Amino acid sequence: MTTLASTPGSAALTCCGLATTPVTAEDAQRLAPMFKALGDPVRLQMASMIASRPELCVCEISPAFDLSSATISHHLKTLREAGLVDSERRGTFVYYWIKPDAVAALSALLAVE
Amino acid sequence: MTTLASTPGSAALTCCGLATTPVTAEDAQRLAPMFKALGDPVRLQMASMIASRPELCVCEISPAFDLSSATISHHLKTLREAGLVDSERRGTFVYYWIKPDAVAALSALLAVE
DNA sequence: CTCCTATCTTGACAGATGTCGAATCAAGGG
DNA sequence: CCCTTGATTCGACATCTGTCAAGATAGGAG
Repeated sequence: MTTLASTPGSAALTCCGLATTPVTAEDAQRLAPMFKALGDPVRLQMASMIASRPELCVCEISPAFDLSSATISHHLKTLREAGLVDSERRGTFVYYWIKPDAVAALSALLAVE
Repeated sequence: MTTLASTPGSAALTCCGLATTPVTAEDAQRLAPMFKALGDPVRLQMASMIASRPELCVCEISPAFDLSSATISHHLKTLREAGLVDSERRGTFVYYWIKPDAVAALSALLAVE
């Protein structure tokens, strides 16, 4: 698992190591939005919460933050649009899970060999 | 090298793995600004350029971007204030280098075990 | 000292972002 | 059906961000 480029639609996420070969402008353009999504304390914590479980209901995420449900939804949408998480509605509740490929791509970029 | 917390002033940067134990609000508050700094394509490419060499002169960074020197300076300042790079003036030129501890802290957070 | 070059700082501005309240949509339970 | 609860979307607003032109600094070279 965590083999890169295994999920359709998020293939070819990987790149060089940041410290080995400099990233191209195109790679930077493609990868920066993911870092940006993690660049807010609330979203970073959300992403971490989601990543630490197979999946997580919004109803379990919300109470961890002193924010309106609108804001919670907004941040989750940002994470989703960055390609870091995905979600599905099951009955009354909506569940989010991490996309390991995306996290692995960022991890690989930062990896210090 | 790249041993964590070896540089004074940037100690205790590390945290849990994002996927193992969820980060605390405090850790998120502390680490998010670094991700944010990498969340702009220009800065991500700059950071990568700087990281791929022992150090890099601003005069070598500028020509890689179609931006005013004011904007270049601004982005470098952002990276510096995020704790990702450091700089020093030597004569006419200013040199930037990566702070491996900071990158390692982010890498550790994203590491998928 | 004076000029030139490299870099940074300031001021300004359009556009993006984080936040909320209110309205809306989705799914069940009476 | 209507009502309740979970979640998203919409509209609005203050703040932050990326960018540039112009001015300020810092070191050499002459």
